Amino acid sequence: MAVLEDQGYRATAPRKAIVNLLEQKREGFTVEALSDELPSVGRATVYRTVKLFLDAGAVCKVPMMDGARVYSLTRVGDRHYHSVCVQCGGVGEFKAATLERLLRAIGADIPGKIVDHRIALYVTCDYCPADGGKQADCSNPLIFQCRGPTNDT
Amino acid sequence: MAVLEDQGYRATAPRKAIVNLLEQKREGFTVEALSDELPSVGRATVYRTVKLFLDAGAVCKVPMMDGARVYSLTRVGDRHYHSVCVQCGGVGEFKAATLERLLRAIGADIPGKIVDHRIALYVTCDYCPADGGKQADCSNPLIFQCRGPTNDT
DNA sequence: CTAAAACTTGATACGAACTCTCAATACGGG
DNA sequence: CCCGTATTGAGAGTTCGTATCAAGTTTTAG
Repeated sequence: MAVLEDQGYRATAPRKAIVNLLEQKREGFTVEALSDELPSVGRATVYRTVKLFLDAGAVCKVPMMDGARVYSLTRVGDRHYHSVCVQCGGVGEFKAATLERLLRAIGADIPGKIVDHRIALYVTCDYCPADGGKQADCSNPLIFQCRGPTNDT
Repeated sequence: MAVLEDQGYRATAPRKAIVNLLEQKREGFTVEALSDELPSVGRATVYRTVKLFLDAGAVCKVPMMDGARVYSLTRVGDRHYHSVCVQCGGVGEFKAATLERLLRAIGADIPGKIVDHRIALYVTCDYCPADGGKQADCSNPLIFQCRGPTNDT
């Protein structure tokens, strides 16, 4: 919410309700689903508010393996990548300096100048049943550090 | 086309027309645009045919920076990544063994088991005007090798 | 060659995910 | 308290894509 007020937006009741709901979601969600859970708030308002958060960087648009896109509250503030559990839909965030470094190096081999990049990992998280069933309330941690191959503590 | 026949699909006139058009496209395209260029072929058929190619791996679904998805003819047969020029929309393909290796290593730091991943680089290609204008027929090469940081020629 | 079976097509309906418009309402500063 | 601006909600419209289904085409068996 603060992130909106910082940009001069008002903290209205509909917005607060949306933020509230948003903060509880561990899985990626669609705006449509969000709207269904908030019958008191107009659909357009939900879309608008999520967009505000998106532009402010407080939520991310995360691609599922099948190409569908869901939204996810940003947990780590700055640049990060997403890991998505293909079973429970849990969206994790991780940072990986090694990865960024490598991408910069790859930039040298590519004709052109890299201006941005997008990376998503699809996983089966440790907390989902091995049989492929869907875990309702998965307790997979949402944030993790990745050191990469050279464990430079 | 061969890729379809190999799977027991017929080489019909509509399909041939679609393949023809497809092979000329250097930029990512939407099925809708494709369909517009083929008024003689029904929209549903264009969607169906592109889907067949998608499933066969002959075209890829490529995410644009804004989240929109376009399709692109596969040039290198197997696993590859995409670089998309944000100016001309040209879609390049590259392979990067170093990157794959690194991702496997990162897998060890992530709770869960990586089952797949998706990477896209957004670039301004060398053949687009520097002023940000749109290049109509960009001659950016479409396939390149990436060695990564250690140039192990 | 012919007829049944299988495949393919196109029109259209449908659906999800958004965006746009616009009148009505709520806020907030003066 | 009043006015201008921000915000909202209802609903229409758009884009991308799938489902349905009758009609046409091909293949294959006989």
